[in-house]
Amino acid sequence: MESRYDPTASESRWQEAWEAEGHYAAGAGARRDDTYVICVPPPNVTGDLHMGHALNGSIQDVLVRWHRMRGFDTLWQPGYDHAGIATQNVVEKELAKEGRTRQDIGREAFVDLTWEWLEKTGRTIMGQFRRLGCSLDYSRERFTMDDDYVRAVVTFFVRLWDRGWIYRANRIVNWCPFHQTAISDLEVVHEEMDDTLYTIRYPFADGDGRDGVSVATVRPATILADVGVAVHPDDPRYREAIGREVVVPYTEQRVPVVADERIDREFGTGALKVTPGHDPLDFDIGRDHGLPEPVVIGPDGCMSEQAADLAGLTQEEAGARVIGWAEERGLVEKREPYRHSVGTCERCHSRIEPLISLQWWCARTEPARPAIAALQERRVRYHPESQHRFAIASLEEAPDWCISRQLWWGHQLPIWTCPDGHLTVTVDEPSACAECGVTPLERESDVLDTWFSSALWPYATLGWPEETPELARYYPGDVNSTAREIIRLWVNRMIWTGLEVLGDVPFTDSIIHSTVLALDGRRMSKSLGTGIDPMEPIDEYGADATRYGLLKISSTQDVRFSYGAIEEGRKLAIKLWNVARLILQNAEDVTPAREPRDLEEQWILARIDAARADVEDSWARFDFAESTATLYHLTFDDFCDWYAEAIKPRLYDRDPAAVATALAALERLLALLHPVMPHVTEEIWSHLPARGSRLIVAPWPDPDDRFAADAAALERVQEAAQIFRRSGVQVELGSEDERRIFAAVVRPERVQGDGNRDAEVERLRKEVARAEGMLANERFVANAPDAVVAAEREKLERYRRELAALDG
RNA sequence: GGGCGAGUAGCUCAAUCUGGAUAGAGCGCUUGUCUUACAAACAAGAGACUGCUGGUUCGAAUCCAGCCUUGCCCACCA
Repeated sequence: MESRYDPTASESRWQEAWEAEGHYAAGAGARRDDTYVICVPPPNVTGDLHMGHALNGSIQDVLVRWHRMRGFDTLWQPGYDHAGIATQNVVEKELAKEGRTRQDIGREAFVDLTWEWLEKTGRTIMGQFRRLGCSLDYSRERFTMDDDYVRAVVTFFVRLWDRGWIYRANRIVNWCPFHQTAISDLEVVHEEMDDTLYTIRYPFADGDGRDGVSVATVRPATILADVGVAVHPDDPRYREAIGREVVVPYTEQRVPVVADERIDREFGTGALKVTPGHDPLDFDIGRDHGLPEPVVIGPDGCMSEQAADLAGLTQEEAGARVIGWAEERGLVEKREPYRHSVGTCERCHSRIEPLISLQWWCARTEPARPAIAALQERRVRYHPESQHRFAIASLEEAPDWCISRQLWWGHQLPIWTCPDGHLTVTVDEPSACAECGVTPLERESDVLDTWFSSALWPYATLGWPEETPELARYYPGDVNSTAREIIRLWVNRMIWTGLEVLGDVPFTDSIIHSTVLALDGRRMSKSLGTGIDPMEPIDEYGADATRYGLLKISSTQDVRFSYGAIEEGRKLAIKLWNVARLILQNAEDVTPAREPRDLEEQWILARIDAARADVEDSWARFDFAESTATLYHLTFDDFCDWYAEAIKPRLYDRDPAAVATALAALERLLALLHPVMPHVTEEIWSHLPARGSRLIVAPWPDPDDRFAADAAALERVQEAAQIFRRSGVQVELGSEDERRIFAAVVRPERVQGDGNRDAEVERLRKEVARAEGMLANERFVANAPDAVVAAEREKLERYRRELAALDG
């Protein structure tokens, strides 16, 4: 073994070996019939690994490696999402560099170009997952645009259609004027923006022009589509106005004043101009009051033909005209700077235009019902529990889902229209209209929301709708792990579609992992410049250290990235390497001889077994931070600082008994650490004598309570060591074992204690007094649990004993 | 505006659900030690009104109430 551990070379060597030897493949090394299945959340095909992926990859890999070692038939499914709007956005930007648009080259060429682009620059993340040591079954990589995946999506769509859950409706949607498509509420991000809030008077139609209802607006251009003014029914200011008509500025249309309880009396003037075509609230109010729904803004965000003489202007220009017109007539009462949050497209950050358009929708109430039941009955459990409640609430409140997008990159809707307007919805392209037999048919040009196809991920990757052996074996799966923000977009949808299609939930546990924040506590984001590329720490500290560090800090909802945690991981890897060298250097040519017998040998085996139980318990609860602490202290404190020091003299003597136990203990230690730090443990494993197999498929240690160690005896030695080091006084030890360990670890002949006996005596006297005080408190003795009182008594005795040794 | 977190040593975090033992680690700091695995180490040490104010209790970092600070997610206040 090299004297220094070099993670970089070692890690890539093992990553290649594991994959080449087939250990990542589903079922590799399975020693039992149970399956254990996790699907990686398919990352965007154009994306790079970010810190959230790295944490999530670490979490999933711990679970997968652990179960593989336990003998499960393990499948960790990799793959990519075609990410409709995100990918199209990237390719359109590339085109824009050449001064071209997608319209210039046409749909077919654009889709071809996108495939080419992905060929060149896409699909990088799986390589980065490999570099993190993630044991995904890369041979099974799937893509949501694979032919058979497309077939699954279309089949699912037809199924929902047959269920009557898909329909077309003219409704207000979020419209991105850059991408020229509808997007869902969940794809809209709100950003603070500065605007001007105008207060404008709408005069009564039957008045003298001085009297009217004043409204506030930040978008004066939408005045052209005003069809009414709404006030709260109980607002005394407007009691007289309800039912009268007012005149809309510029258009000079007479529109009614209506009463609606959704109006916030506190805001602005307490009166709302109703623009159903361009505002979601106004849309609802308009429908309920039977108002018309004119649309004056076009798909490009500029004024449309319906804006009459303002057609073709930008909204700013049109707004200025309208304000100018109103100003000349003395209708503008106020203009004030106004900062508010505005919806923008999450991809291009264009200001979202709410507008009415004809879109395809998926009903939500009916499909969600079985999923809500499954969550309430805890057939699926979100972790942590707070997210479980959130997930249920989200399903209960979900509005219908706008599934159509006016994009080119994606799954085209399997809907064909005949010249008579009949719709044919089938999986395979129909030759003629199903209703009247007429041709030609025209296929719906819209594509599906990206998340429509991601919702099928757990079973479409297994070959559904075909009844494949994989589907039968690996569905339902076990665990899903992902970020908080896609609970509604993705996780909930997998649950309800799984129940719909296969009658069973796709997994039983849904982990919502921490959000990794930047060092300053803000969100990691490219635009803020706060992002840290996980490949940096992987290259600098190693994948094992990075995995360890991310898991260590993953305990709370939001967590700051920390180089310190990763350095701790590096230290642990180095420590393991060195202690393995100590043992192996002295193990050559030694034939292991007997069962562990001595105190320190039984003690370390008992400690390792206790850590095994703790780690299993932590992982069963998906508490990965806790497990890193257990493993760190087992390695440093117990294994290295006590056990290894205690057996050193006999290792130097090449005592076959000591060597045998040391090797056995080291093997168990490596096995426990392998899921967290796979590379360094496999590297050391490869140096162990008589090791045919790989650690990655070695059996996870069974419970081992054969050696009930006298833990109290070891603790006596540890106390004696501390007293000696502080005071220079040797406390008398009872057994030969205790004296031997003390001599080996402390080496009193070489190390002089600090000799501060007085300070030590003082400290012990204070402890004695404190313990005596507590035990003298009758109410404490009466009320506290017996174990607490007993522990206090024990402590008091120990302090008195130690005090006697020092004083004596 | 709604939901969910966080506030403990100079820094990053444990312990809080289920009240109890000297509030633990790592980094940093001080002191000593190159000891045939490791100075990327070992040993000893300093360092904490556990955000604030009350309450419950023999006992509160932990439970209750209120307040302050801060983060994330969600949201149609024109």
